[in-house]
Amino acid sequence: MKKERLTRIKELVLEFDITTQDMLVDILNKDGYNVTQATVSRDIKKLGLIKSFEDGVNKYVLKKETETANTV
Amino acid sequence: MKKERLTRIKELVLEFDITTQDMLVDILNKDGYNVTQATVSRDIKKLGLIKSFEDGVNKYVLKKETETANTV
DNA sequence: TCTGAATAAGAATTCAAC
DNA sequence: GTTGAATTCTTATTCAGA
Repeated sequence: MKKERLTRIKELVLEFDITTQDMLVDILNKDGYNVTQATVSRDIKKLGLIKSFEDGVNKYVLKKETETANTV
Repeated sequence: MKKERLTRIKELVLEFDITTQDMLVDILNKDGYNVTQATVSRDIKKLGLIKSFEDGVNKYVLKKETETANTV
C-alpha cells in the first residue's frame, strides 16, 4: 500500500472537484500511479472521504463531522 | 413533494443505521409512505444526507461540515 | 497486504406522466 | 413541482493472484 498515493488523493480532492472515482484513476495514472477503480475505492475508505454536494457539485471531500439535528 | 416524508427520513437516519436507500424505501413503505428508490435518492439530496463510515458501518448521516486538512 | 478484473450492489438520472 | 420505471452511472466487494 502506497501511503504516498493516499496523500496525493487527498491533495487532489482539496484542489479539484473530484466527482467520480474514475476521475481520480485518470489523474493518478497520469501522475504515474498505476491504479484501478477498485483500489481508489479502498483508498477513499481509508482516507474517510465522502461524497457531498458542495458548490453545486457532488464531489469527494474530507470528512469532518456529520451527525447533526438541523431543521429541514 | 411531502415535507413530512423528508422529516421522517431525517428521523430514520438519526435513529437507525440506514446503509442503503432500499432500506429507507422499505421502512417508508411500512410507514405508509409509498415511494421508490428514485424518490428517496432525491430526498437524500434535498436533505443533504451523506454516506459515511460511523461505528464500522457505511451509513447515511446528516451532513455538518466537510472540508478539512487533517493529516493522513 | 495489496492489487486488478470482474461482478454485484447501490445510487443518480432520464423520460414520461401526473 | 413531484414521482416511478427503467436505465445508466458509480462504487463496493469478491475472488484470484502476487
